[in-house]
Amino acid sequence: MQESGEMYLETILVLSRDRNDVRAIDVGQKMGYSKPSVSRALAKLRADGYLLVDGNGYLRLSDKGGAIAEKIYERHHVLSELLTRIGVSPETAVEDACRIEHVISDESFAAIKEHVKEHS
Amino acid sequence: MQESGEMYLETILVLSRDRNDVRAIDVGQKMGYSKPSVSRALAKLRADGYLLVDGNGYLRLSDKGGAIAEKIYERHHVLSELLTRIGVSPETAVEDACRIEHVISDESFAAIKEHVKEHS
DNA sequence: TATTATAGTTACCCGCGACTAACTTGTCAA
DNA sequence: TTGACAAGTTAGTCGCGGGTAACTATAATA
Repeated sequence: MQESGEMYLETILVLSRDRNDVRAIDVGQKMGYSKPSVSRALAKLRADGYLLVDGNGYLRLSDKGGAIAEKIYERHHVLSELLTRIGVSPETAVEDACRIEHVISDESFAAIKEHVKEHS
Repeated sequence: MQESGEMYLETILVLSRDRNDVRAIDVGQKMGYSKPSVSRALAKLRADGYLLVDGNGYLRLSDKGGAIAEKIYERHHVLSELLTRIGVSPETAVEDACRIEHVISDESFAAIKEHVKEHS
């Protein structure tokens, strides 16, 4: 799983919380990508078993796709919480969390999560 | 400046602290890259004014190249310090610092640096 | 001196992940 | 019924940053 794929899965998860039905076009709009880019990326996610697409083009995360999306989303939440807590502006905190969430190890994230929980 | 270029500059800085003379081959060995990859990357850094190469093939960072290398190296140091402090193993802390150092904003890093200083 | 090893470069290839242009398909309204 | 719009796909391009193979040039050595 590449950083790019994680970002698509996370975006689908977030969109699924607002709207009932999420399509490729919504994902592209949210991420600022063109239709063909989204089409190919989603085709790969589907081929690799992370994503299910029904006959009407509506997207649904598979179990393993959902697990990754939730994992990344939790990282996003905890990291931006940590950054804002030490004085970073909300916009910057979100932007940085969005990049760090894909590159940090499980071990470091667990330590950060614990640290944030202790000091809450 | 891409993440890749920053990594080359940082590596040259670190090598310069040990040995007197640093050549392309040393950079490749340290980073685990092939000679041609290093050759092309360094040629680009030189063309963009980040790196100086003398007649004997010895590398020296320019002012702006050195500034970037120092900046990234400081981030590396502070980030790995932070991670180890909250319980992350030294090896993982260094690996994660190595990735985060390239993607974090100036604002967030300044806040982290301040936080680490306060709690030392 | 001739040979060999080392450093660097050139040429070409690959995967990733964006892009545009153009096509298909399906739906909805004039 | 037809025309237009919206969603998705296919085909082909690009930059980035790795790779190998093969060449050049310089230096050390038999």
